[in-house]
Amino acid sequence: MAGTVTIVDLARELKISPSTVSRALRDHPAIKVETKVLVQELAKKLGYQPNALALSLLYKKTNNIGIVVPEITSYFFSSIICGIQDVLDPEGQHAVISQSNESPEIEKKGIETLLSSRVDGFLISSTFNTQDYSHFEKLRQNNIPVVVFDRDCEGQNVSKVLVDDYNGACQAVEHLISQGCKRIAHIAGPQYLSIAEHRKNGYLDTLRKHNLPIDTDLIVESRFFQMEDGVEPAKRLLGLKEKPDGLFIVNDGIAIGALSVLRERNIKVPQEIAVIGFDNDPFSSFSFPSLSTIDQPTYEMGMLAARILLNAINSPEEQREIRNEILKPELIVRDSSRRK
Amino acid sequence: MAGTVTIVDLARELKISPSTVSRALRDHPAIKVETKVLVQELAKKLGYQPNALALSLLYKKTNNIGIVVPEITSYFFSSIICGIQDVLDPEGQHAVISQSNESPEIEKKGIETLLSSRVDGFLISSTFNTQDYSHFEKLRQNNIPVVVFDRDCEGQNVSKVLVDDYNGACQAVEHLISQGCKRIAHIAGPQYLSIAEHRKNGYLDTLRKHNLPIDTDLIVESRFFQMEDGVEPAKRLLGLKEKPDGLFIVNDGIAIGALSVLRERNIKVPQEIAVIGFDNDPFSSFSFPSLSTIDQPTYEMGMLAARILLNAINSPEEQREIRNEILKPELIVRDSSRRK
DNA sequence: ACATCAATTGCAAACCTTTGCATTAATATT
DNA sequence: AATATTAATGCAAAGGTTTGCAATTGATGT
Repeated sequence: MAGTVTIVDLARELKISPSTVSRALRDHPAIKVETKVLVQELAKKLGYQPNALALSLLYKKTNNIGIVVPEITSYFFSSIICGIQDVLDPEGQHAVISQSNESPEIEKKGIETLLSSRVDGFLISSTFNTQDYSHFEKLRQNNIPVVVFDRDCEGQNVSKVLVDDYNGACQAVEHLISQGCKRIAHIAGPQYLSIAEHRKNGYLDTLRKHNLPIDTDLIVESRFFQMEDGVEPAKRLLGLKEKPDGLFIVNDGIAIGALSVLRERNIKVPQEIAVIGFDNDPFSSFSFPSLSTIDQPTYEMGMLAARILLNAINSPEEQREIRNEILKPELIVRDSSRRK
Repeated sequence: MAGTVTIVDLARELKISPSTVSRALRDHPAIKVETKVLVQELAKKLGYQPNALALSLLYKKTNNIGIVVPEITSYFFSSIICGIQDVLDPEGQHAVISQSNESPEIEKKGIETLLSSRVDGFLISSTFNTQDYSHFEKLRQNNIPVVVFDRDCEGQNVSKVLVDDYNGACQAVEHLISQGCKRIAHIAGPQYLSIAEHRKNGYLDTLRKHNLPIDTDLIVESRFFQMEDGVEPAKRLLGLKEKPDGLFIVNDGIAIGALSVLRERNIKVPQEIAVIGFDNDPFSSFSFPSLSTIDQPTYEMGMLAARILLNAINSPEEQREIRNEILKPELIVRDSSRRK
């Protein structure tokens, strides 16, 4: 391991006590200037590095933060992580990342091993299958600060940083309606996942608001959130007798998959079907046609979640407040839906 | 912090010594069976969790691995990290991730803070600007195992897991030639980056091999590796009097940007210009037209690098061997280059 | 009844650092 | 010269765990 030279080594070399060395290094006023200089020079010469482990043990603080996400390969989560890291780094905190791959068991186990490795706090975005939150209970018992982001875990009394998915969906559907769409389909995400449910509700309510009929044939659920998961649902919608003229898709990945089907079948986008996604993934502006979407402030979400967590960690337990932040998404209009 | 109940608590409760508790928990043969049962039951009841910090201090081993990458938002690096984690997790090792954002200073600082937080080893993919490897020197001095992946750091005597970029480029250009291209352009990456250089060399050598002229006008360097970085180079190439009929692009991201320019100018791909990228990013099979590319075994690269590192960590210092692995990339033909 | 032995358990040091309190040495005060 | 004061340093405990060695206990053998 690194930094084999310890305070005791310095002390022995200078024939003084370790406590004096410690104080000299931390510039304690009770230490004679000459001693300080002596110690600090030797420390530099020998490349002394304080043993973070010993400090962690002493202060009961590891400066490690556990990040639990479904996956890191999507731009969505990786950019959240960027936001988190950009807050953690300057504070000398380290990001320890655990992926659940959308498996509740792996998520649970990941949290447990992070817990036993003594992280100071957790930033969690749950699996969309997670129903049982007993592992959260354990964190509360141990008084470990937790901030949940993006994916809500209902009923859990923890700080949350979420995006107003309902509102985003409303914006998306309003936009399609404004472009003249009368028969708007929706490729929805797995419905046990709250964000997917909220987006669907936004879709439904906006149709209702405009007195458009709700046709359950026009709502198709996707398996996951990858591009290939858009293919089947798109084919299903195109197989309908009465085709849709607008399509709101739960995320950009699936939308890209769906677009490929529309292209294949020579359906003109946006003339025949106007399409809008959700997430503002980088590739959405380079797809063909470029994809209208709802931008989520992922980077900001990561930063905010991290700030709230650090705040909780640095506050005495009794005065930690539960915070509940909802960020606003933003409509981005591109070629896939622009008819005018 | 978690697990407030310690071995000493158990000992006090049972009126025995901490050492006995410790041994009972680890099933030491010298401990009476009844004592073991007593201890283990109480431990379970009170939810005892060994303090990983104390163990780390004792064994000089944190079970943390430092991962240093330029960025995590690209599929390329994030899928490497997946491979790494899938090896680390079962071994009870944790991934601590540091991003350099292609800045050598941040990289250096990241390595230093990871070092002082006592990670057991490093998995590093350097910034493409990194020239000064003095921070590597420090790791060697401290006898910390390092495995470098994807991006070579020439001259450094460390284990490496790289991809045969030269070979991949040769495959790509051979393929374009086989499709009848005579005038093949190359959008290259920043040339101080070894992988970009190797890919360019593969391009050049393959042209030479087939007695095709080398025209420096046909070689344009991109700024970074993002989609938008493909726009300028593509425009430059299309501005030439004699346009290329084939285009080999240093990575898929840039290729997507370039494709958008070709589309805009109504250039038929692959008929007028056949295009091939590099990386096999997931969106490349959903772009329009779908993008031919060179697949890199990113997940495998991550796994292999992690395995080599764990191996080194678990070996006595004197018998750690330097390993040098070169993985083979694979040609994937899609619509952007398929003429026959 | 005494020595020997095995079976259990406990002590203390080690890993490294910080910090309240005690100690020492040196100076200032009367 | 004796006492009070200040400056500088050291001691020891604490944080949680492991482990070599010593100590205790009870039993066995003669």
